[in-house]
Amino acid sequence: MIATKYDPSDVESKWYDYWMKHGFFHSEPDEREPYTIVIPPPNVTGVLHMGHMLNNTIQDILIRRARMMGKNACWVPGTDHASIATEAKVVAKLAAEGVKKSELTREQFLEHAWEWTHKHGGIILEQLKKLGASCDWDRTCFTMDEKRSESVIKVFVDLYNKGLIYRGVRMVNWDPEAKTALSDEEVNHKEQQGKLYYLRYKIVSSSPGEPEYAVIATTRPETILGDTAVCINPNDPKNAHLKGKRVIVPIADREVPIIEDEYVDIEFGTGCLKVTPAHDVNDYILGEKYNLPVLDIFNDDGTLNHYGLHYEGKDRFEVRRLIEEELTEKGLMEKTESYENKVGFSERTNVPIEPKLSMQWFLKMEDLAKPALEAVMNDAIRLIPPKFKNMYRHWMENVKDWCISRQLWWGHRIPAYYLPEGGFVVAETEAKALETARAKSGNNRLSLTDLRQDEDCLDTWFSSWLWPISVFDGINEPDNKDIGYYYPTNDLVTAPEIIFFWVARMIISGYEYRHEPCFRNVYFTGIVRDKLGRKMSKSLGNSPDPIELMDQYGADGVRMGMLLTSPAGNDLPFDEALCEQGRNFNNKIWNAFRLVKGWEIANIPQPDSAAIAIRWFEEQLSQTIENLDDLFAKYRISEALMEVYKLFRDEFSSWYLEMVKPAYQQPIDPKTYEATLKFFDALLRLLHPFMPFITEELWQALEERNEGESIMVSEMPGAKNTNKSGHALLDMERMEEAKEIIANIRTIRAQKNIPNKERLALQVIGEYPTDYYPVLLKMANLSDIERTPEKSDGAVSFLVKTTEFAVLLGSNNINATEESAKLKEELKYQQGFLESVLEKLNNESFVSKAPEKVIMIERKKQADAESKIKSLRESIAALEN
RNA sequence: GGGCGUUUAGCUCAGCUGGUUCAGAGCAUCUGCCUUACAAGCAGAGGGUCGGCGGUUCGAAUCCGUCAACGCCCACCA
Repeated sequence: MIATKYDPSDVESKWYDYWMKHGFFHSEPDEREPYTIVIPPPNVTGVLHMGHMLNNTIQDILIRRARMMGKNACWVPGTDHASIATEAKVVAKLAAEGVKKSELTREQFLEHAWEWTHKHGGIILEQLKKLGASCDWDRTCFTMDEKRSESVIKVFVDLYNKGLIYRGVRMVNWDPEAKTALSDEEVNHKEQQGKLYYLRYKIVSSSPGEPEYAVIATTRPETILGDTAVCINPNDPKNAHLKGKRVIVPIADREVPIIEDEYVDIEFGTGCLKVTPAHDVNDYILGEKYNLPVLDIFNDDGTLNHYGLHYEGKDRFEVRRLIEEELTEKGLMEKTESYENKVGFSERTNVPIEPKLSMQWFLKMEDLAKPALEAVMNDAIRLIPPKFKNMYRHWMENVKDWCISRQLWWGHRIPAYYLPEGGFVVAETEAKALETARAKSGNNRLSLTDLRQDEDCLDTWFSSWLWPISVFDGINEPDNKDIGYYYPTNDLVTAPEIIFFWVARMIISGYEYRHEPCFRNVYFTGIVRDKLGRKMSKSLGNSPDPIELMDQYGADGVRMGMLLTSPAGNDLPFDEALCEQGRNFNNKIWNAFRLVKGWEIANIPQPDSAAIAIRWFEEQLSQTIENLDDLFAKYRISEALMEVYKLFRDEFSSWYLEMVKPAYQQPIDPKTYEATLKFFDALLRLLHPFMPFITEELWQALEERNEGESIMVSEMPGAKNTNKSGHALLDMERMEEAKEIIANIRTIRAQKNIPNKERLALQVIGEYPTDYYPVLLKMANLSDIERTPEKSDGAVSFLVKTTEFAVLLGSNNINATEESAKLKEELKYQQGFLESVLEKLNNESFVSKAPEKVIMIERKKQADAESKIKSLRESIAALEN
């Protein structure tokens, strides 16, 4: 006897191994149509979180479905070196061991980093296997493996040669913790409760005895040590007296000019702005405009340097406090106000960003962005849901140059080599660099040791943006077979948070290097949130461990749980109850299987009810398949799952199986059995992309299978090609009607406390064809169906469509008053309904303006209501007799 | 400060170009059932003036305007 509950624990690994053994995940170019997905590469040392679960489940569903639809499906997995995150982890690990990064050479540090990567790398890929991900593991890539690194360097050199990469001093977002520049996208702005300080700058010309001051409002008093001017708006009458004056910067005791520029907001603070070109983007622009000196007062770690005077070596926030005290003591602090402003934080280290001037590498984006913008606007690349198009357009139209250098070691080192006499060359290899350098300097004696390679490495996204091309080695070998076959890829599944970091840039590189879109559709998942609506995160500790969830509910159960409430682009309020629902559904499938496989087959005639059931379910199945195709075409994946769920649970289990099920310990006829197996097989295939493990387990057990057969490479059932015959439609309609009649009888049973075992007689009053009698008899446990002109006394009646049915109960079972009250209520409703219909029909403008079809419908409503009212009246009269 | 989006049952969401698939689905709730596939189940039931107001129309959840709440993205106001 098979267990009554499905146990996924052994089943899952068994079939995953089987799939691997037979190479079902592996793809090679052939004559079939390709279907390609590249995985959004997770951080190499990361572990699986709920976001990955959602994201990869969706990818797996798409890829498995495509495979079963006859496409040559290829899902390329891989990992990302995640330079800042990984370097930070390695630094922390070394620190714990008492080793400072600054004590190591670049080579030594990288050795540690690789060691760390090899130790923790790939864990996440193993976890994906547990989820059932059918990736082509033979193609696993890493953004820092040999081919990918080569691609990155090649692209850098190419873009440099095209004049798109340049080096320059710019104000960048400086992360004092990671000690590197960040791109704008890596900075998150958050509201901060802070203070607005009003500082007094003594006016130089004022008399020492009665000093006059210019009062300046700032949120960052510690930066006064870098002030090189004070700025007012030339149109500001209240500060007009300051024009042309000079002031003394407190503490620094430096004399700086008062300049005038309309940039200054007259209304803000005192209308008087301190200018610190080294530490504020706007001030920097002012500084450039008026040729102000630039005093950088910070070290790379956010402590003050020698410009900080007696604060040298102290942290910026400590200095802020100390300066407030000092200025207060000196009487130079007019007042402070509480103030809320936005402060940028590092995406990676979460420390406040310091705007800092530094030499960085940039990529010019304006021209590159053009084809990429157009592609999305004209739907050559579709964003799903399309609401993201607006966001995308806005960003692309205002795209700024991309700061691509990072002051890190873990990453692709910038292939720029500095010459001893100044200047630099950019080349793919040291040999080429030397060659170019010799040519450039005219010095043939130049050797490699004379050249100094740039210390910086590239932004991680500078490798990920090539991912769809580089995984097929399309940068190094643009004409290779793989890239020709698999590219453009089909679907990308990712989170909206990285639309600019990654998606937009991939599209850009796709057009630059392949002159084609890199994918056709981008499916954006939402954020996985907890029940309180908070984003799931490690720091909050509100995220369940995906592995534990899978142990508890089975991978199939969790996959279903993730998907049940996640339309594209919507956040997913995760609830373990959903996994439970998934697990329960697994059980349902399991038990349906137990039923079917438990039947004895005997050479007996097929009951009419079974024949009807088969005819109906065939149509029902076909119709659901059509719906599914449509839903998948629209990427409404959770709705598609719901559709199969209902098909299996409601239509198949509750209706079809109950209709064909033989009585206890009775055999089943071969025709019905065969048909049922066929349906079961089709249902398993439809379910397979969503729940790969249980469907394989049952499919293998459904019939004799040969080694090497698998549901995952079987064909997805298609809808019947026949145009809807009247016959089939009629079956659907009849069945719906029968279901309603049966439900009514069941309701009466429930209300009257009649046990299911007790057979009842049904009367049909009026028109109802006999075809579905066998179904009614079986499903409602009827002893008889009788056609009568009038229903008997002691029968409870109900209406389906316009036909009245009655269940004979015997007079003691019936409460005439109760029954007639119920009918009267129904009568009242019908009368009201009729009235509203008549009102419409009597409205001349309705009749004259509404289309014929609508009027017909209203007339039909009228007729139906009238007939219902008539029969209700008769029933009430009979009861009250 | 700009732009976008959302608001439909207790919860999560469907409802395309206005009219019987117009008030729906799943979950949750309630009521019966241990009915020999499944109590992790079965059979039923209740529940919403479609965010507010105004307009267009014979007819509005659906179109227009406006207000409100929430969310997201972008932005250099110290």
